[in-house]
Amino acid sequence: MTTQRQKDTITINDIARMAGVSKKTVSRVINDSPSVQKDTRAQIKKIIKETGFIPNPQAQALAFRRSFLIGLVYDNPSPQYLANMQRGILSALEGTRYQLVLRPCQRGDPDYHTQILSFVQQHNPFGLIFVPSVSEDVELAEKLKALNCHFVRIASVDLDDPTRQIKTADAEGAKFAAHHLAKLGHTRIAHIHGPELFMSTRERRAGFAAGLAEFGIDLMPEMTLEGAYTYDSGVKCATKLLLMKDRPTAIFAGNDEMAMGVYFAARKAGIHIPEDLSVVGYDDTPIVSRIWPPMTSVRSPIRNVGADIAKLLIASDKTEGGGGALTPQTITMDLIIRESTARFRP
Amino acid sequence: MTTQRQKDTITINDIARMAGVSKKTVSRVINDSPSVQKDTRAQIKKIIKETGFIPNPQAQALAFRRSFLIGLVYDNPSPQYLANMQRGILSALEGTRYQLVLRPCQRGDPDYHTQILSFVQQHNPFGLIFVPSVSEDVELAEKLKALNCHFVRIASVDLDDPTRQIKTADAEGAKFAAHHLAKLGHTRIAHIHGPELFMSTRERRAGFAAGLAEFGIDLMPEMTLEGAYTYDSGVKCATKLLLMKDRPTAIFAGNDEMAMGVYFAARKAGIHIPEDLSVVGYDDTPIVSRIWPPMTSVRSPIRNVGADIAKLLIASDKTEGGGGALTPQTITMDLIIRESTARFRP
DNA sequence: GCGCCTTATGACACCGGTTACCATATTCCC
DNA sequence: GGGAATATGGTAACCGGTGTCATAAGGCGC
Repeated sequence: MTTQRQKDTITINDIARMAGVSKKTVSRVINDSPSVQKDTRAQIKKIIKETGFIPNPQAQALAFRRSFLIGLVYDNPSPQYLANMQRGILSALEGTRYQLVLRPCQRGDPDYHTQILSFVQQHNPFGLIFVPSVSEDVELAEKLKALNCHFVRIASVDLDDPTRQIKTADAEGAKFAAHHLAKLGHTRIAHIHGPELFMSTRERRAGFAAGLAEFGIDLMPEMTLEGAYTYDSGVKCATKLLLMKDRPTAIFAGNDEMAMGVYFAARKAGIHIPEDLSVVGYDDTPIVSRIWPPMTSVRSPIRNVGADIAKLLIASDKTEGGGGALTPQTITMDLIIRESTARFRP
Repeated sequence: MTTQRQKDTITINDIARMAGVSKKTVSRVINDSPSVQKDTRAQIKKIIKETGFIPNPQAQALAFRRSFLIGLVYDNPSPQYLANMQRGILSALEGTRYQLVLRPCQRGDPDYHTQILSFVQQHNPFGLIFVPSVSEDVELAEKLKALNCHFVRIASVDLDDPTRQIKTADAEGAKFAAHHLAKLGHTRIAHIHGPELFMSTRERRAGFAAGLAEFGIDLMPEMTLEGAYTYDSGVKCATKLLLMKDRPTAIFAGNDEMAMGVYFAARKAGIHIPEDLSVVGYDDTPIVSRIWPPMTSVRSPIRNVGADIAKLLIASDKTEGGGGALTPQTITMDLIIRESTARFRP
């Protein structure tokens, strides 16, 4: 008849008993409160380390009224983008006590605000990470502020609080693409961009137009078509462009998905890439280097952005709203030149 | 001097007061305990509905010693696979109180067991979902059982507890591929498979060999190469195969990534698909329909599997270990025939 | 009408931490 | 040396739910 008490988890009381102090003192040590004698603190820290004690997250969540969850809020990104983003964030979260939970949403769904807000109210996450295009929703941001919820955002433009965001230099990346095509001698250049709603769309288009303008080239309206950042929309827009009498000799797509659509449309129309048509994508997802011909694309280092944004969020933990030496960051783009672009031959 | 008490969240005490009962009774209603009078229960339910009260997950987690987190444990799947799996799971979790948290791991890392186990011990997730190849780790499963942790698995073979897994008919899918190639008249057929360690690898290879055997065709050892389920390994193996004196006229790759590698190697070698070489992939990731020529591939309905596996896990909630009418499930595969396979021409 | 079993309900301790407040020991100063 | 300021640690209440057990009320057989 042994007392079969499963002493599986070690609690703060155990630590207190071992150190010969009250649990409150242990709590003070855990939370770095002042007013604990130096050697007492050292002693307790030693015991904590030896026993491998970790405070119960649920209990802390209850008492603190905030959990160790970090919500990743995303709208409808490409699988590649999402996977890279997650990897980046997770790498930054490794070794911390934070957990990444997924919060997909449908921007446009009338109660998607409610869904996110109720997640926050119910689960009291430590913070949220917003990726484009939900990151651009100013109204939602305001509501979250009212709830006193930490959040950070990735966006291509400056939002209200630049210390709580990472800016991706989308315009700059598009400008690189423009320069590259202009230098190759192209002048009839088309652009398939994403939905007008997205700021990144407007940034990329503006950057592209500006880049062409530097070479005295106009981005003509009839050569500027709106897609939906999807493969099918890419096919559709490209088909339209390639059927024109004076069809473009180069197409810059707002993302790789649509650029893949351009490949397909060109193939169907019997137009060869890059001999008859140069194509540039955006994002440099792994797939574009595996197709034929390997595609020239603007690389946005998504994974690094993910790691950085997570670090930014975590950093607001210690300072607790104080916002220490956090400087606004901008992520630069590269143009990865492969074999889908070639010199213009009349 | 108003009492500025932020009465932002509504608690079980509020409900109890409104209903004129003790909070314990409310708790009983929430948890569907028996022994609550019918009209009392109805009354309380009505109040709960009206107020929109939702029990605090952290408090419940503390009292129940288990949270509402579901951990998705994965090794190193392709972005496509991961994204589809997540979507499937999330669709099943929508409307429930469960949250999906990501638990990537490195199978092979010496302390990856420890990492997962300590996650379980610290965060007391409701359960875990394992996808291949971690799902095949029998030792880990045993350790989790010792911890009394719910988990479900996706695997291509029967594991110890068939009611806690979804079986993907990998062998069957490979057999379809074999039949298709055999019917097209191919006889010199090669197979690039994944690492020997993975059960899915062995299943697919065995299924493929069996399928060929039905047509009196041998899968020859020198035509059976081991890749790593990566693009680069696909390129490498395919290059080797295509340089053979009697090179194969058809290649079945163990997944789409490697099949993409076959495309590249063929292109480099000046071999045309499908005229000179037929190629079949596995997974039917979206990308294979977007390349040229669109690839024939075995479709595994990953998203549905994700939804099903999540439902399976949630189902073990009510029954609380009892395991009611849960029947083992098998997911069947389809062969999606596109333009990368053609009749053998001598 | 009595005892017994079943059902419905509430009081209270508890999950594992936290904060608010108070009690003591130490130090400092005049 | 006495009194106040300060540093430190303890106690109790609390975060928002749950488990255990006791008790009150109702149904049934005798």
